[in-house]
Amino acid sequence: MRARTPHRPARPAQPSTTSVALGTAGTGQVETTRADPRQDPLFVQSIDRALQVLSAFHETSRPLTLQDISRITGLGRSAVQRMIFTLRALGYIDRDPDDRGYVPGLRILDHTLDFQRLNPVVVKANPILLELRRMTRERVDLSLRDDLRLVYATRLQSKREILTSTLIGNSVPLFCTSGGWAIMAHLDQAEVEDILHRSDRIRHTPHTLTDLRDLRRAVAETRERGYAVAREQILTGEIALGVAILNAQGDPVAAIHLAGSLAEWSREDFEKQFAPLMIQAARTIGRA
Amino acid sequence: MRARTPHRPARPAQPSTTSVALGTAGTGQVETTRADPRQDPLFVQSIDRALQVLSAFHETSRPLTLQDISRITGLGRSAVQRMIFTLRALGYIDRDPDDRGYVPGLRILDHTLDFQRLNPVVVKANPILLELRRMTRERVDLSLRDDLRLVYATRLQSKREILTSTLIGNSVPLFCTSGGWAIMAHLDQAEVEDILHRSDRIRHTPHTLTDLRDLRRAVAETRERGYAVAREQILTGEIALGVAILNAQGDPVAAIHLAGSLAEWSREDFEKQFAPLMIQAARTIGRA
DNA sequence: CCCTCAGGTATCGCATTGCAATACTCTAGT
DNA sequence: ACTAGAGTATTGCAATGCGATACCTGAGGG
Repeated sequence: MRARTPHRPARPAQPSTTSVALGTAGTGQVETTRADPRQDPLFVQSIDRALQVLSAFHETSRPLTLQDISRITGLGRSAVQRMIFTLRALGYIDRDPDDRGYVPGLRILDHTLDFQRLNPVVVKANPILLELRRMTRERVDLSLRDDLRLVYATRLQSKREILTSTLIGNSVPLFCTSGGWAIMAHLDQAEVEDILHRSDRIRHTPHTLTDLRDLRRAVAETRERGYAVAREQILTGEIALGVAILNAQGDPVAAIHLAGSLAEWSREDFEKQFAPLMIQAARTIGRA
Repeated sequence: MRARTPHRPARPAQPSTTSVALGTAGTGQVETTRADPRQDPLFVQSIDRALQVLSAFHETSRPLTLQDISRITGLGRSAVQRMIFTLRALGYIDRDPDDRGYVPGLRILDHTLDFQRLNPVVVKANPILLELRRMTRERVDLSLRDDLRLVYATRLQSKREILTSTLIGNSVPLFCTSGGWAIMAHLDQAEVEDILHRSDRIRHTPHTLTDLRDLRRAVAETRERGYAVAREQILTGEIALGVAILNAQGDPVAAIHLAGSLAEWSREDFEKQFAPLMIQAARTIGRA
C-alpha cells in the first residue's frame, strides 16, 4: 500500500492566488488573498468530500474497500457508503470485476477528453508536438505546471517505448526535471527559492540533483541558454531537453520535453540537433 | 455551440443493473432492479449537481461562463457559482488564461491516471498492446464498453498519425465499429437487438452501415469468424479489426482494435496478416 | 459621458439534505 | 457454528447548501 505515486498532493492548492503572486512577491512569500477556501462560506463541503473519496485512489495501487476509503479520507463509513453509491450510479466508480473492491469508473475519461479538448495550451500544442516528433523521432511530451509538479498532458511515444509509465496524468517534480528548470528560469529568483525549498528533493536516480546549489546553477544555466538539459534526473540513461511555454502574461505555465537515450546520443549532439527546434516550437505554442 | 461530441450520454446509466442483465434478459428488456438511483435516499444530490457542472463541458468546445453552465445544467446561478468556487479551489476547474470563461482543471488528470493504473483490463492489456503494435506497426487501441458506446482507454499511435482525434476518452458507438461488433458477437441476439434499436444510427462516412439487416449480418459474421472487420465505418479510408475481451464471467467488457489504411492494405491481407495476432492478444488479456 | 448589460462575487435565512448511529445481510475463514 | 469483514439500508436531527438578492467591475452603445 501507499505506492510511490510521485508527489500528488493529498490536499489541493488555493484557487485564485496564482494570478496574484507577481505583484506582492518579493520574498517568495505567497500572499494568500483568501485565508483558506475550505472554510469560506462559498465552499461546498460535500463536493470536497466526494472528491476526496475519488482521490482516495491516489493512495493505492489496488481496488479499495469501503473501510479503506473511510480510513484514507477520514470520513465516516456511512458517508463514504452513500457517496460510493452515488458515484457508482453516475459511473465515476466501478466495482472491480474479479477481485472485490472499488476502482475508478469509466466516466472519468469523459472529463479527461474535455480537458484535452478545452485546455488552450494543450490544443495549441498538440499539432506542433506531432510535427516535433515527426522531425525528431524521439519522445515528445507536454506538461502543465501545478505548483511544485509538472503534470503530463500529452505524450507522444517514440519508436520503441517499453515503459508503461508514459501515461497522461503522471507527474514529476519541478526541481529535478528539464521542464521544471525551464519553468523556473522564467521566474524571479525569489520564487525559485520558494519552489526549491518547498520541494522535497527526493533522489530518483543516483544522478538526481538534490543540493540547492546545484539546482540553482541548473536553473541559472537554463536561463542563459533558453532551454534546459537534464541528464538522468528521473530515469537512468535518459537525456531530456525542456523549454517553457509562456502564457499571454509571460508566466511559464507549461513545458515541452524531448527525451532521448544516452545510449544513442551524446549530450552535445542531442542539444545541437534538437534545441533550436524545441525553442521554435515552444514559441509557436506560447505565442511569446 | 452544442458541438457534435459523439454520443456522450448527458445523463449516466444505472449502477448495479449491468451485472444482473443476463439472467432476466429474454426480450431485451433490461429489468431495472432499482427504479431510479437518483431518487433513492442513498443518492447524494449535491455530488450529482457538482458533477453535472463538470459535465457541462461535454456540451461545448469553448470556455464556459457561469450562465452557460447554469443554462446547460439547469441549476440556479447561485448554486453554480458556489460549486465553481469549490471546484476551482480544488483544481477541477480553472479560469481560461486568455479568454474569459472556465475550463476543466488539471486535477482531472490525476483521476485519469488512477483509472489507468487501477482498471484491471487496462493494466493487463497495456503491455500486450505495446507488443501488438511492435509487431504490426499500425494503430492499436483498447476501448471499454459503456452501454452503447466504446470509450478509448489506451491508444498507441502508428507511425504517421495526423489526427488529433486519437485521444483517450474519445468514444465511438457500438453499432458501427469493429470493436462494437466484436462485443455484440458475444451477447445473445436479444441483447444485440436491444443495443441496435437503442443506438441512434448516425452515418459517419458514406459507408457506415445503418440498416438493421446489414448490422445483424455484420455481427453474425463476426460471431463466426471470431473477429470483426470494419471498413470505413467511422473514418474514410480506414480498415479496422476488432476482437472482444471477456471478463472472468465471460461477458465482453472491452475490445482491442487494429486500424490501418486502405491505401496500404487490402482487406484480405490485413485480415490474414493480423487477425491471428489480435485473437491471441485478446485471449491473453481476457484470460478466456 | 452616462447608462446598460453581462459576467463575476458575496451575503443571509430557511428548509433541504446529508451525516452519525444503528441495524441487517452475506460470504469467507477458522 | 461462530466470528470477522464487507456491503447495504433506515431514520432523526441539525448542519449545510440553495434561492433570492444585492454589489462590483468592465465593455459597449446611444
